[in-house]
Amino acid sequence: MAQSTQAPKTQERILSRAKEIAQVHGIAGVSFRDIAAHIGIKSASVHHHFPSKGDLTVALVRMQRAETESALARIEGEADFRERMRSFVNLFRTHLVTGNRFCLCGMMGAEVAGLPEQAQHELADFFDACAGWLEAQIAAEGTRLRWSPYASPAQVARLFVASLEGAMLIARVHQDVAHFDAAIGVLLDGLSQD
Amino acid sequence: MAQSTQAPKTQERILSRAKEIAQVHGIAGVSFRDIAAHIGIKSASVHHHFPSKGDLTVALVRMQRAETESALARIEGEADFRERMRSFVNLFRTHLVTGNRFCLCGMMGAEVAGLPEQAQHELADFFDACAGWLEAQIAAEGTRLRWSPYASPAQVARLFVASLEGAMLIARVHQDVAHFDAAIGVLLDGLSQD
DNA sequence: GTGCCTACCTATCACCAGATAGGCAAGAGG
DNA sequence: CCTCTTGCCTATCTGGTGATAGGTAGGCAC
Repeated sequence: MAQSTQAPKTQERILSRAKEIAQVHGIAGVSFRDIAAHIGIKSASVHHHFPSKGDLTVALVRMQRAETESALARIEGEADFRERMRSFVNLFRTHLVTGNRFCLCGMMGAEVAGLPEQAQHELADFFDACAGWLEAQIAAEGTRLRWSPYASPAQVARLFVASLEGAMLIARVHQDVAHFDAAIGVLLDGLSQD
Repeated sequence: MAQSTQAPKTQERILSRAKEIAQVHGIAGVSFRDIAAHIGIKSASVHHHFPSKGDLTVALVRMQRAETESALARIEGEADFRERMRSFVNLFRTHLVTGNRFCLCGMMGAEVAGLPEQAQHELADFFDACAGWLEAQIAAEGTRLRWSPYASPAQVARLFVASLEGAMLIARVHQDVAHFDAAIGVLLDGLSQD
């Protein structure tokens, strides 16, 4: 039971620090030495928990996926459709207003060419999960949305997720959430009922 | 006049290689040695043209901005609005179908935290230029577009640019342009006249 | 010819990255 | 008591990075 007292704490702290750096500087900007120094151990000890950087990378995406999926499940409990949409958007918006970070998966998406194959797959799953969840929410609204006559729920969901990532990226360049809100606001309005 | 025969060619080849790598692996993935080896000179000679990596980075954004602005000016000559929109989209789509690359500025946007300040400004200008151009095109269509009652040309333009970047990012993860086309197709349809 | 500029070279720094080998202390379970 | 595992350590390796100093060859201007 020693494992469940101290050991996991270290793993979590490693992942937490790695995520923080990755959201700002990318996976390439994450270093074992920085992580080690930040949590008070040595870089060799980080290798003990995550033998290679690839392992750390995969663990990072997995963690993000798990977090997001549980968040989506929680949001699904909210009654009002527009409220759910707003909560969904806030899942991403939060990163911007907390140290001008990027979505972890968005950042790793940019770096995708250098990632381990498994991380690439998990990353694709992440975006599919987001779009899939969104599609289900939209589909449940039937034909009441402004988009309904023109595009399928699946299409709108994909556009939505893409817009979120792109709007975050651009808002980060401008260091101004207003750019994010302006772009996504249009989308949210478009999802309103006529 | 020796300058205009050989010298600029080398600079262009440096920038060309740097851009190619940056679009796939990011600025962090660009190395002076790789550039040098690829064009058949030594890394110290690359430093001769671009003293520091920051200089190279800034030059890269500047080049991209210039290219894009001249492309936009060219597209502006096309008569049909929807054709112009399609050409605009193709400006970005091209990167995907040519080696699954990302938009240079999109990639640098992800890495923005580590860029020289000047590069950050130029990057912001790039996105402003794209959105500004698009806004003008949309505004010129008056109230004939499906969006017109619901959002201003400026808002739609920002959403459009954000969607392009995000859709490229996600399509790259899936290694499938169809993801890009699906998302952006909705947007293009939305810009059609009722 | 002399001086200067440009483009490139060789040779080398200092630094930081990921990764590995081997050891040490603590706790668990036989 | 003994052994095995876990978590962390020290010490070190290899390789790649940006960057610099100083040299050389060619062309152009005076």
